[in-house]
Amino acid sequence: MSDNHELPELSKAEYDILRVLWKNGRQSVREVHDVLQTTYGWAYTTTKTMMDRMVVKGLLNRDNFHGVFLYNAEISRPVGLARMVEFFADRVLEMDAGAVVSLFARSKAISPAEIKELEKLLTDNREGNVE
Amino acid sequence: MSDNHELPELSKAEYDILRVLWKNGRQSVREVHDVLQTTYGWAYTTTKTMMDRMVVKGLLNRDNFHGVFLYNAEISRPVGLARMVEFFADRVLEMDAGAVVSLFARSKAISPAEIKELEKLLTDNREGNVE
DNA sequence: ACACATCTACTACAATGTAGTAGGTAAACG
DNA sequence: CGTTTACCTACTACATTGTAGTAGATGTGT
Repeated sequence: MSDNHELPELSKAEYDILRVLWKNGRQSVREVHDVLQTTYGWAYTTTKTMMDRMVVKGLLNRDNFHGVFLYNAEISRPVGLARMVEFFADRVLEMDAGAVVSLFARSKAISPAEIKELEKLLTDNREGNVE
Repeated sequence: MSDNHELPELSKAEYDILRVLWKNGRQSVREVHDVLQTTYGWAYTTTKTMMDRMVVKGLLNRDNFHGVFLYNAEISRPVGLARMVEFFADRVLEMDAGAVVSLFARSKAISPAEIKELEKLLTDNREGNVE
């Protein structure tokens, strides 16, 4: 009970960017941008700004690949999911997060291993961090 | 198919303020503030600023009751829930919103009538607003 | 060498999150 | 009653996030 990594606050936009990276792995701004184009009507530079700021915050990392930057998620999907689930279960559904996690079982979008980790994160966070 | 009220974007903080008003009805900033104190560490003026800006945006209304302003939600709970559920179902759970709504059945925090309305809103929004 | 498409960094402005300051009023108190 | 205390309210301010434009660097075709 000490190195509680403090689940990071994630805005919806940030979460959506992470989602693309979690799904398709290391990518350029252009690639991420094209995917998000349908959801957000963002200009290319908006996606760029978002992603660069996320690098500064430690949510993403990037490295120069032959002249272009490729970005990748610095936090795992279960960590990202945890924050979302926590808020949603607690304040929208107003029920225990467990019930929500069980819903994931029916979603093919998440693996059993990820569910396991998510469950652990939610438990740890509840215990180590009463605040 | 025309007066689609465009479910309003709600930040988590805004949603939490609405939650207090949905639950306890018309209240002063002080009352709302005290409830949120446990969740957010906000200063009183922060809660005040938030609520006043929400009045300007049409999310809340307020009226002077013997020298103090009492605030109330301008949008119904199902409308507020709809946005949250939509995002969560679609992008976090990556499954149909219906599955999530079914979870509400198990939550005593929401009435059957509200669930009905929520379902309707989600359907309408999906149809009327493909965007 | 030049034009065009991209990339990148930098700057900017609106909305949201967060909060301080100042002025008004009512209860409290001697 | 005049002052202090405790709120209230409006107004201002600064950081972060959402959104995007501009300009310089660089690659690529011709």
